[in-house]
Amino acid sequence: MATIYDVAAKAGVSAKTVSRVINGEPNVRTKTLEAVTAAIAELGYRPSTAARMMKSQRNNVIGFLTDRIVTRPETVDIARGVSETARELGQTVLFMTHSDASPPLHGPEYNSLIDLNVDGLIYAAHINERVELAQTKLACPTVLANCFSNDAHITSIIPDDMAGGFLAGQMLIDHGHKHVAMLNLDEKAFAASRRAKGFSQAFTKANLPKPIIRTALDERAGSWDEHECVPAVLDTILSMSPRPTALFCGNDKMAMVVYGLLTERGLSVPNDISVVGFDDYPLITRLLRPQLSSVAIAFDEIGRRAVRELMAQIETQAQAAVPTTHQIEVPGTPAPRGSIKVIS
Amino acid sequence: MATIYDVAAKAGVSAKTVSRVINGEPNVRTKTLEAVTAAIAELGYRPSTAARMMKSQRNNVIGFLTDRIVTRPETVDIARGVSETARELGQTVLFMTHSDASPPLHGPEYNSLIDLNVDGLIYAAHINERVELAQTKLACPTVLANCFSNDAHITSIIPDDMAGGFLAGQMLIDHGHKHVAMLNLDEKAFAASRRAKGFSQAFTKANLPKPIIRTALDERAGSWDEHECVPAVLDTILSMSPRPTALFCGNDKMAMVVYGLLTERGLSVPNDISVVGFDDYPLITRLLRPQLSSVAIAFDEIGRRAVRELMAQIETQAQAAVPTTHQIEVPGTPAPRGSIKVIS
DNA sequence: AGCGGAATTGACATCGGTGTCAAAATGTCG
DNA sequence: CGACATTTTGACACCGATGTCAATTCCGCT
Repeated sequence: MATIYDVAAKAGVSAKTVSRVINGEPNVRTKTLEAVTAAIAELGYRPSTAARMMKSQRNNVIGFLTDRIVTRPETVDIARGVSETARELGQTVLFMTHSDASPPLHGPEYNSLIDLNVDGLIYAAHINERVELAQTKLACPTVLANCFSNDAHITSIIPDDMAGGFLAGQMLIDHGHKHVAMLNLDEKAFAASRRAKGFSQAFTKANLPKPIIRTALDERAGSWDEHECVPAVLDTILSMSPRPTALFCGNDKMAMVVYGLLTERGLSVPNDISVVGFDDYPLITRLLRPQLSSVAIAFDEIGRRAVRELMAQIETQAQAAVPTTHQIEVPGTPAPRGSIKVIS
Repeated sequence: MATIYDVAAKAGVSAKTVSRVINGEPNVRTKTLEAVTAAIAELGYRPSTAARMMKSQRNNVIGFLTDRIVTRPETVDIARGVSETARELGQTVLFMTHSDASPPLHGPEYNSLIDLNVDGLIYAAHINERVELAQTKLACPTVLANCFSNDAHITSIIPDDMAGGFLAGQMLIDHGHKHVAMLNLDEKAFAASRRAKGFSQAFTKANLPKPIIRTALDERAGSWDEHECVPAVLDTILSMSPRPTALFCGNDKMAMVVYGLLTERGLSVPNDISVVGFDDYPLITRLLRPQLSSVAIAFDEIGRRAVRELMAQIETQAQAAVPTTHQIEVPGTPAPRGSIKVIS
């Protein structure tokens, strides 16, 4: 691999002058610039990042740590946003999955990243929950994505689940629904309770009766058994009189199961009952028939913001300023589709 | 950040001795070792990777480049396998998504990775297809995952779609099905044609009539419109007499759409007709009712293999030996579930 | 104690860039 | 043309680690 000295020799100038050209510094005569540029092209020269890093003390590398379950669309989308934005900002991303044996910002993976001198770190969780940080002082600037911390000093970017729930409610209200129900996930989960709260608020604000909200599935219990938990709760709700005209499901997966159950019970969506999901997993919302209405959270945007916040933090840290602390909420977008019937 | 010199000063030894301790070199007196270790701990010293890289020319870093669509479960699983195996082998992974403006192993992302002195590179595609490599000589050892190349010198790890199709057929045969049909993806796509071929072979081998195979969806045309393309082909098949007892769908997404269409047509799975998918996306296979039978491809295993092959290649390259070339096929696993009826 | 050989240790150069600062080249103007 | 300002250039040190090789220390043994 050609070095800066090879280029300098070939162009008949000093290494420093080559350095000037590479970095676009002013005060280089046009003729010199051309000679150097030609030499660079001819030798296929690329500056060594290692050597650059050594001087600048900056790596332009940020670490991205996710909890074990990267298969989740949430973390994948965050990763995509991080990856793309990092590229735009000239940063490189070091990905690492965190084994769940150790607390969020500990463990061997965390140390690997620190060892590799990342300038900063993004920790993304697959579920919007509070994470407990054991240590007070972190080894490098850190931003949390899709989770937040008890420590007020740490910036976090989270989805606005409450606003999302509100949007779901608003979608139904806009279609004329007045008497609706929600099949919620575990109420103790932060995200679930916020979605329910927002959903409820939409109706309060519209001077409509509060929706019926029931916990149908405890996702945190670890079982994916929508099929076991949902039917009983669904039947309870369906047997109410008057029967709700719409069901808001805590997430798309549950909505998908509900579709099947409704069909079994001889009810059709949306003629007999409307359904709304949450998350907007394309695999589900677009393939179900009728297509499922949902609320999309822009997880890639969460990733993008996380990178931008992190970079800002890295900059200010370099200037020894106190970083401003935030908890940024990224709003969702309603995606109304065929699963909602208009009620007049 | 403390440097090796700080540690040396504190321990009252030379920098070189500290270097010896860090790298576990022999011939360091116990007492010296203890002093140095203590100093390292006290100062919280971590060697600078930048400086190390500069000398060693080896980073223990491998690059992972995927085509733009990382949202696909395939690439995500590959990424997971890569990430985990790399960790086991003491390597770090640099992830990067490839914009599809440029050919597979070109473009700014590729160059970034090379610039960062990755020891080797894994390129993963979201669909098992041939990739055209513009340049003959690659900048570093490279392994392809879920795609292969016209260039015989490049190792690639791909799913065995033909064997997978065979397994799907075998599952049906094992359940007593003799007269079946396949709704295939675009025949021109490599993976699709292989799946169909394997499927067909299973019946030939069992001395059964060849299955009916129809192209129902051209995924490469870009449209996700299963709803537009599938119904007509499905109806053609359903109206045949005798009606096939089972349908093998080219992937799970199509199978999911087929479920809906069958319900609309008053046919129940599996009593009226059995259905098998391909890919085993948990979001689909586990949530549908009855659960969808499918064929799982161990994409994480593809990632694992890719890392191992790459490391082997990096090693042999260091010894200036000619790397052996492979095309490794990873088999699938049948996942029979409630969607297949036993025919006696 | 004195000696030889092995075990430890350190001085110094080096990797490939960039910052500093002084030297050299160029330009301007009376 | 000469004095002086300004632009352009290069010599050199340095970033933080490690390889080389020579210097030093240690050890057992006569």
